[in-house]
Amino acid sequence: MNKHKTIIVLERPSLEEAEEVVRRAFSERKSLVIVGNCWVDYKGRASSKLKAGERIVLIKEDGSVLVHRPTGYEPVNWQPPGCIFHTQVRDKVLQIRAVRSKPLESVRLFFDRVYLVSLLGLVDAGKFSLYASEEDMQKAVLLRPSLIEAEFKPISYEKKVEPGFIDVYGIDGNGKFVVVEIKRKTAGRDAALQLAKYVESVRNSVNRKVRGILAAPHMGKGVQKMLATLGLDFKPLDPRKCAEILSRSETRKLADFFEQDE
Amino acid sequence: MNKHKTIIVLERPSLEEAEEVVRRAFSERKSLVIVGNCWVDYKGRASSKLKAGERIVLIKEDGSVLVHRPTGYEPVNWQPPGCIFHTQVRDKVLQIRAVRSKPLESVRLFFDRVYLVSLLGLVDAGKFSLYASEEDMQKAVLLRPSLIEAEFKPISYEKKVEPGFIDVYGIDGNGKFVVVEIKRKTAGRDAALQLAKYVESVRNSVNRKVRGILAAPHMGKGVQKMLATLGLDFKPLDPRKCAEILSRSETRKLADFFEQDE
DNA sequence: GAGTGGATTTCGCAT
DNA sequence: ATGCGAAGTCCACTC
Repeated sequence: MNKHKTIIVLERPSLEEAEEVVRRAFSERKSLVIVGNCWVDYKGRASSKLKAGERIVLIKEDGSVLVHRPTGYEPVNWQPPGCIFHTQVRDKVLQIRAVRSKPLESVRLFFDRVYLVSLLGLVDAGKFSLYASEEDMQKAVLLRPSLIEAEFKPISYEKKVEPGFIDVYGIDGNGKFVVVEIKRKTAGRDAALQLAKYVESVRNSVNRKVRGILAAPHMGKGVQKMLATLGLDFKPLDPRKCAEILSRSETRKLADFFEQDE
Repeated sequence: MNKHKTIIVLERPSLEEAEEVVRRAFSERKSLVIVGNCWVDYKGRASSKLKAGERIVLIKEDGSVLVHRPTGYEPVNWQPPGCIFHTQVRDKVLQIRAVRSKPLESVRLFFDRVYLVSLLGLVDAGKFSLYASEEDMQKAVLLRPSLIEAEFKPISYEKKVEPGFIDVYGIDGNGKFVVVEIKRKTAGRDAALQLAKYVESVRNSVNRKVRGILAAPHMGKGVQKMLATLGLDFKPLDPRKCAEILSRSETRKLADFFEQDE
């Protein structure tokens, strides 16, 4: 099964040998890794020229292209999925052209030396799950205010006050205003202090009781005592649960909420 | 020279063999391509888990990491440059951990099968240039006059006056004539002086207020002061944005697009 | 299909 | 170092 996996690896192939592998990858919709000395022309939304150098090129089975230099996170040239390819060897240069429409763009690769070419029939069904970031947790709270407290009703989010932006601003079951500060991980004393500043700022501008709630997975050292001193509350908030809520929620509801608040 | 280039390619190595290559790549600061069945954990600004599947992993000499699935432009997991690596084989699993600080983030790769591992000492000094020509920028301004100013209306381009040709000539929201001088890169004092001459020339031939606008990505040293003295304006103009505008417009011709390499 | 907003955005340039 | 804006951003989702 796996020992019969379709893999071709050629080290220092001739350009013609490399071309054959490249053609086969295109016709069989397989992935491709090419390492060699190349230069690249791009025309489309903008234009670019990349002079010769040794790079790693990925061409994926969905028709995406990535030209990677030996440094940097981003590809120096690329093409998003859905490209149509054309390849040929001419004048001792292996040319690969990847064209997509909408927008009409073309990337041309020119290899005069290929160090490695590999055709790979990869199977990848592994699920990817991203846990909540702080922003995600904020959305989760807006979607399900009971995460903070029963009867809690959000009024706004990212509300501007003098010291900065309040993550979530709302009102509790007793009609008191509530300032919620969300932390994705353990909330430290700085978070408590920041919350205190927001609360103070709101108190100075409204004629009503104002509470402050720090919502985070955990409290850091000494935070509990600090909150008690400042008269603030803490609410445990599980990022995974937030992620779950977000993934389960219909995006419609979220959009509606945001629109209504704007 | 190049025939002695440092390249190691192992097809279906044992995990121990793969680990040795990986270690060597780290110690020698070389690039690395690993293809195999793997799963990935990420913790940092957010958290993620990627279940097992066959992927292509790039680890570059600057300490960046890219985990690519067989489809999609973007890496499913990654780490920007500057990582510190640690690797080991334990329980028949090759582990690679890439950690960076600021922000503190960690990506852990687990391979139970390696189809291909390659160590690559790549040399890439080829210059990359992205451009929109001055002509393109001029077309873009004609296509979208608001690039210069709201209410700006072009009347003509390459208009002949005594000192030369005016890039774009038009009229602003207040009925004043406008002379636009476009530069593809940083505009120097010479550009400002040239613009001043054009403006003066136009003033001598029309009975109306005439403004001068220098449009370029940036101003060179002392240009701002010079413009102020001459009573001219500056408008930042992004070549890339111009190129984008052009490519989105339908004025571009296919023949132009598929034009052979110069 | 076009438009809008988010991203583990990354990257570069300004302060 | 930090912060702001751009990107051939890409990508997912709404209209």
